[in-house]
Amino acid sequence: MSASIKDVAVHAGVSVGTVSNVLNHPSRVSSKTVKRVQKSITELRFVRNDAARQLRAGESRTIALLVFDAANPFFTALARGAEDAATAEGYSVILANTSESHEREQNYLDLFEEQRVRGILISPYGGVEDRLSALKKFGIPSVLVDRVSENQEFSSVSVDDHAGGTIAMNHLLGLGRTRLGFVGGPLEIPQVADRLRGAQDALKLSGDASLTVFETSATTVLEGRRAGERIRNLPPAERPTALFAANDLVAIGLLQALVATGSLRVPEDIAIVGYDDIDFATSAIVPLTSIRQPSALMGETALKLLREEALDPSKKPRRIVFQPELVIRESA
Amino acid sequence: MSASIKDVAVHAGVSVGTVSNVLNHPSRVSSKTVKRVQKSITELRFVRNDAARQLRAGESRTIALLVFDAANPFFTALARGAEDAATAEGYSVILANTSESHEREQNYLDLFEEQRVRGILISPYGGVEDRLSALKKFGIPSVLVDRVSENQEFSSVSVDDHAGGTIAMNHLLGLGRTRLGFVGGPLEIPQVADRLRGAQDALKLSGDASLTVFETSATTVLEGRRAGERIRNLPPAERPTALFAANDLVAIGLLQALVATGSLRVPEDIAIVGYDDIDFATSAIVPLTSIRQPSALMGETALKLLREEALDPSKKPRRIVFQPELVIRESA
DNA sequence: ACCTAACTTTGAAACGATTCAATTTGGAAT
DNA sequence: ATTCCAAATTGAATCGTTTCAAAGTTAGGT
Repeated sequence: MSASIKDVAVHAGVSVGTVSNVLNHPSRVSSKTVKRVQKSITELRFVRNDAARQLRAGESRTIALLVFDAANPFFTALARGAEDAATAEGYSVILANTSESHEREQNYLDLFEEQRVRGILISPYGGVEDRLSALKKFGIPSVLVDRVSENQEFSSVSVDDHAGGTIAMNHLLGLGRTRLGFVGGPLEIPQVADRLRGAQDALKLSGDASLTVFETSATTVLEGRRAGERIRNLPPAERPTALFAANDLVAIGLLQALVATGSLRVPEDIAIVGYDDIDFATSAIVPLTSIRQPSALMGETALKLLREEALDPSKKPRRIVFQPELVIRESA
Repeated sequence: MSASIKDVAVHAGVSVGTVSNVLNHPSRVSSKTVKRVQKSITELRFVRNDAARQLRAGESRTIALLVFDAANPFFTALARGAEDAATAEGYSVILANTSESHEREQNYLDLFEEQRVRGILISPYGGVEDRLSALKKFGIPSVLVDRVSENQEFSSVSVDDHAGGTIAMNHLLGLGRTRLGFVGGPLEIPQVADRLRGAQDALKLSGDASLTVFETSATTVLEGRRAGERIRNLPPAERPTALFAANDLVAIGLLQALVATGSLRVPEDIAIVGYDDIDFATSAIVPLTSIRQPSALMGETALKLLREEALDPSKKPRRIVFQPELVIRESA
């Protein structure tokens, strides 16, 4: 169906080795021959077979990025950063979406292993370090994104979520609110747990404020809206006067349930702080106060770490932690 | 570094052919042997080498989805639909982002060709039909997404953008607005052009209304905001009283520039209709009236068409057109 | 003319799977 | 015990590259 390197060799009147050299090490070939071979390549519409190349060369030029919610603008921004950095180095990134499912996460890791990808950038959903550890022995390095390695075995690029939680909470406390709520989940997700802990620790230092946790089953707009409905229906005396959402999607869901229905005013009745500072935060129904993370930079950095690791597998893992930043708008 | 099928064969005391059969046609192998081989597979941690498999078998199980703006929630929803359908059929989808660049679009097509992907789902940015046509001859089918084929050569899944434009415009005209504006671009993007044409055609049928086009260089929040600033600075007598945005991202940008600054009221001073009905439309600063497209269903359908095409390359291309739907909220 | 060193080119081996014609095995039927 | 057939197993050939030792070519110095 398609021309092989052999066909090109015959057409150009050289050996297959020479054609391969034209493709991979043109300096080893006389310029006259290079031209002739290239002419044959275009005439026969030859396209390198990546499978064969990878089989023989033993290494692929593809990097996998596995995130648990590709619809979250935070991750698309991060992906963009990683992609740009990869392109610059001659790699290509394929993006896969776990959709908050352990099974899919495992399936994709299987696939990447079979494909012998050059490395994996992963924002883990489940406990995958054992699996990644096996992959590493197998020759496939990983870098954790938006999360640190539990056992220090992997390089990681993350944001200090504990600090982020503390900043958010201090801001709300600074507004004089004392009946506080945290909305997000599942709490097994470390990012969520850390943000909550940061919030709780901030609370301890301040006098008499209380924090109720409204756990959700996912950090999505829909789940945020559901939680918002629960909160809206609480008796006013029990209802929190300030909410810290695990991310902006949840915060937007809260806004939908609380404000769009006209039942409560934000920030007057309830102040809300989100997390991630996605593009849509500015244009939310009430512009969202949020905790900013340098998403694109994180993706870029993760890719750099992965490349280091790929070059020298014995390299000690590095842990890079960015600091989050409070962006004040109108919701709190 | 890793065990091959040969190592497994030796370990289990069978031939490589048998191991391959255990992997691909277990029914041909006695159950006793299957068990023994599987034991060896786990013990040696054997993982199939996809490159070798693909080289010999000649076909991959990967489908590529190429979109020009992966950050647009419309495309992530579409991707989700395609992914689910693919997983159900044992394929995996890799997602690549053109980032509104002709060069990247070409580069990714090159990559997919080298990788001999099973098929391509593409929402084209530039003129790529010639290229796709070559790929088809080469054995790689494509399905156009959110756009129809100019020369009927490819199957496509799209929405009637012309009708969408007409619906949007009729709604604005129905509100009694006569100084209308269209915001979006570049106009070379067929989706944008069709929506505009639909709007213009609606206008013709109505009496004395005018439509000004505010072209942008991309359909993003940022470009929408820039356009909004231009519009805000127009003398009130020239300023449109209703805007139709090429998509919701642009509409959200407009809201940022017009409302968030407090300079104008939506819909009182300017009514706005968006396009796509993304999740964030509900929770925009003014909940957005928009034209809904069945994004996930489109992805799912596109994948089905692709599979048909892959099974029978001589099949006549099918063109599936969904009808858009007006969702009225507060912005118009 | 001859030797050397540098540059080019060659072609067979290898990568790890799948395929398939050929061979072996195990039972059932005689 | 012999024959036969289906089921199970074998192993060499193959896919399209890259690699690399070996062979061939060229040009410069004597």
